[in-house]
Amino acid sequence: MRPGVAPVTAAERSDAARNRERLLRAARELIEEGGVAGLTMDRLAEYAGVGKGTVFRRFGSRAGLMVTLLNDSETDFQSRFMFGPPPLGPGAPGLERLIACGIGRIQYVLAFGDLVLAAEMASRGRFEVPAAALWNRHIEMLLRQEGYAPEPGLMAGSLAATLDPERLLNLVRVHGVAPERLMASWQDLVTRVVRGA
Amino acid sequence: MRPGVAPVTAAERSDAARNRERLLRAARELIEEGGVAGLTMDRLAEYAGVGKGTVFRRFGSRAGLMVTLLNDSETDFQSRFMFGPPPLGPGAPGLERLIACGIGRIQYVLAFGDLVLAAEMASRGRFEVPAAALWNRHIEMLLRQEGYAPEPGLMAGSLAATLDPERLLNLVRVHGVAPERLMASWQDLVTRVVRGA
DNA sequence: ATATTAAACGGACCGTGGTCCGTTTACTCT
DNA sequence: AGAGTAAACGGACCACGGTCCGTTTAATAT
Repeated sequence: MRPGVAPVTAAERSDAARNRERLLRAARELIEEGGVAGLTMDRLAEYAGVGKGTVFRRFGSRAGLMVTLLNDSETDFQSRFMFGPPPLGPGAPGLERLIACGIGRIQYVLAFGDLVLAAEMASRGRFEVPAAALWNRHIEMLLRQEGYAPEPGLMAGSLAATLDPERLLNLVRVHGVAPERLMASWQDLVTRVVRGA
Repeated sequence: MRPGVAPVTAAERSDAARNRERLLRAARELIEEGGVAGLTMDRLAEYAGVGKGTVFRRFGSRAGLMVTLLNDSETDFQSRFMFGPPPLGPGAPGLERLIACGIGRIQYVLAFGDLVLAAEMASRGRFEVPAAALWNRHIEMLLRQEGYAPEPGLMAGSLAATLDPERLLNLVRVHGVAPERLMASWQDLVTRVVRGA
């Protein structure tokens, strides 16, 4: 290896970079005109003028592609509740942050709907996805901060399960439940869980 | 229509009945030797000596087949908490029944694992399945009985989401969490939700 | 017994996500 | 510039769940 900036990972080959660009562009266009359900891996490959193998080499799976597509908004969302202003970010009491981050999550899920859904069914269950793990840890941390003692990890998981995208979308889209009611119910839930100890 | 016992639905044709029998038997055998994952619709059809179309005519989908396979135990489970002895059945206070039925559900899910999982992904989401609806109603009823006022329907859904089979199985099988801890966490959750009002 | 008919049947067919492997191509080293 | 190499490429291929539709068959009416 010659002197200079040592790349953390091997530099991406130029053709690979070009194709990744093309694929993401193509994916967004296909979704725009046919919805997430209309995006199949075959179509994407053809539309982007690329072999099917290339698509899977890049993203691993359909879910992986969806994760990549969501990456920007996901990162943005995460940094909002980790470094942003209260009540979402640090500075507010735990309970308030808990309430705020549930509400934020509900808004996020409703905004990106099917994309989140499709991204969730990644390989090996939807629980090993890094974003989900981070989310759990965050809730756990807030629970601890509020003095919740018995098994904060498990309770965090339970609370997170409550915000399962498929459930939220089903309630809103199929049963016509207003998002505000979901947020109120979340607030009630976490308040009761945290209250007194 | 000639006199006699009027069949509620048109009587099942003899060949249909025979094939249903054969298919269920074959399905159980295939699962026994290859697990739920090893049961594909093609294999089932071939193994039962029946056309593929017949399989789908009977059960509608793979999930439908799983539901049928679970039917007995499911019915049994349901009648236990609807008509059985306390604390699961009627007669005990709402909170105790809530705790007991969560524990029962956890045991049920852990016992039938992949079968429940496969049965869940029925058409149009896993929330319209009759069994799920009944389950929600039951929890809602118990919440009401304990005097939980704000949106018992939504809260019941949240609590039910907490017992999502995929989550439970993931915790136990991948992370090695002991079932007792899950039950304790459930007990803590519902107790806090119901407590005071 | 025979005719009629609605239901059940079977398996070819389709679209999907995902894999495999022989071929091509962008970099690097001399 | 030329050779060598690891990576990227592409598309044929696979298994799966699910559909379609021409054919067979069990039940009934005559």
